Amino acid sequence: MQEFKRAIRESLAQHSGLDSNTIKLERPKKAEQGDFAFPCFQLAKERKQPPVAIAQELAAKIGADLQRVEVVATGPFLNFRINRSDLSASVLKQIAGENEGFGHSREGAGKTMVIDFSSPNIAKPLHVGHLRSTIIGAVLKRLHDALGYTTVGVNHIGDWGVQFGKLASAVELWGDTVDLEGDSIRALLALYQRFHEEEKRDESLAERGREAFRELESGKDGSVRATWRRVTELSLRELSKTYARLGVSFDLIRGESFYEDKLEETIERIRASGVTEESDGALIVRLERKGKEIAPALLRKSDGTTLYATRDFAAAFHRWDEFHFDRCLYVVAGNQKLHFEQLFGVLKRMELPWAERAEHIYFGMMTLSGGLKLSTRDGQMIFLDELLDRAVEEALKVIQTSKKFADIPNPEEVATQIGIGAVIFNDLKKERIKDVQFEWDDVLSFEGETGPYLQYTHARMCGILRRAEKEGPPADTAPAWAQLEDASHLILTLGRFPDVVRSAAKACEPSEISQYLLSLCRDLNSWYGHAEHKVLGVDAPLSAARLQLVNGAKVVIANGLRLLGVATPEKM
RNA sequence: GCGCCCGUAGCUCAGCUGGAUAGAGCACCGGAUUUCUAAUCCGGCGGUCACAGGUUCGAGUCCUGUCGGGCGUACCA
Repeated sequence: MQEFKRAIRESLAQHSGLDSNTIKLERPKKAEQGDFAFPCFQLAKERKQPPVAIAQELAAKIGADLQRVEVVATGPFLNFRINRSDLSASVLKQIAGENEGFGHSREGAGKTMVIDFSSPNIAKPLHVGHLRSTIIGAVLKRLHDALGYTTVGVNHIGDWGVQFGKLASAVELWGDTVDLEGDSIRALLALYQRFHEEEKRDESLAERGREAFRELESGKDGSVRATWRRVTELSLRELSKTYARLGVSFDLIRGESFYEDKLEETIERIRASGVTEESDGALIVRLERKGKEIAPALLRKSDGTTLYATRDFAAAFHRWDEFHFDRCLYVVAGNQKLHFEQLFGVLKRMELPWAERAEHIYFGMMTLSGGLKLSTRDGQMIFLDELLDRAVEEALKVIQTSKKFADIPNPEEVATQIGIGAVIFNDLKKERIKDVQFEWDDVLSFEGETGPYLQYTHARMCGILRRAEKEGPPADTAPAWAQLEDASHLILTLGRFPDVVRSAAKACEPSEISQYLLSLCRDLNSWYGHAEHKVLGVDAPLSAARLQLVNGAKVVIANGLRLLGVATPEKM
């Protein structure tokens, strides 16, 4: 399909005087209008001629150039329609040839993307709020992998700070009262909460916590460090189970603690650039936005200790030194915008050439229905594992009540794919900056605009292809490409997939893929729902052509879902 | 107070770097299954694109202001 677009652009450029690279071919609102459109208003202004006249003039000239494309002037618009047979053959042959690779490219070859995502705290359970960074980050990584980038997925674990002194103390005090080895995270959470409770009554506990963290920071390899190490290991073990369920993996799991011995040099590096100053005893960097001063970045507190931001600076420098990235994405909620503005603001004030390469990819907040915030503190929490369990359970119920239950050899496995797919897709459906309200009904709904809807459509295509092996036309039947005219809108959509992948990656917007897949499946189901569009049991060349369409759709849905991290069962 | 983000159908959302008659899902009502999977499809209902100005040949999309909601506002992470 690209070859037709290129030809249209070149001819258009030649006859209009525009640069072929800047010509934007739009998609007409209505399919009947054509495959691509070019509005002539801009040209009309430059040439001081009516757009309708320009459209007519160009239509005649371009029409003479292009044999396989019909060019029609509709008012001020120039509409292009690729010859149906050529369109079908071009798109569907390409998909069949490239298969899993359709949508992939090498355009990012040689470029490195560092993607920081998920980044939970040790010793706290993942709740539904953590889903967003994890899921979105994982999609961004897969998207860039598909485009040939070298990607480095980093999990910047929160494993440092006074709270870990408290936790270590709690483990030392009451560790034997809970099941640390078995249900680690829940046990740690209970200990942490107990510490908070008792701290209110017993002031010595707070001091004990601070003292423990001081020992930790001192680097002394004593009992506190041993406890901290144990807590870290237990937590990571639990976390990795949840990541495995979500199909998410990292290239680098590196806690904040990793930067502990690099904080002094980090502060020195910033101080040496001359941007720092003392204020109320603290070391800060003043920053402004559009000429107005904003909250400064803090490098060191007035008591001499460092803070979270200091470790983020250390991480940024270290990442640059290690990877020399082309882009470094921080997939973190939007409520941290100021923090990243400060982080990047300092890099810019230091005039580091790579400062512009770091980006905060932010997303909306997750709230519970009724506007309640998710937080460990007030107990408003839905554990991620529980959510996944429940989604799988619900999926299993649907499978068991279905008529085709008997045809599914592995219902538990399929229920897992569907339940978890539903949860993931639900998180990727909307534009990422929008806030999401958590509703059980929405997450567990398997009808309408959902992951299972896409999976189901995919499974049906698989079903046809399976059956075609037995009942279909002979393998060497030449497809009657010209007879796919009633599906040309669908074919055009399939041909657009590589553009969608590229655009979603560029904008770091997974919802471009999800929305594309929804609209593709809607069109596909609609086409397929017509009795006259039978794939099998029709004239062999027509059947062969429709099978190519079914295969193309199956491949694109599968490739799209794979990018999103949603499984693609062949039967459901 | 100040800053950032959001505001499209009863609800949840699409609407491509401004372009042709603003589209889906849910809910509600009515249809389709001896059929290549009904987790589907078809039809109906439903809109002053928050409001007011402005820029433009053209604004849901850009600018300004107002209202409403969310988030954030240096020694937490």
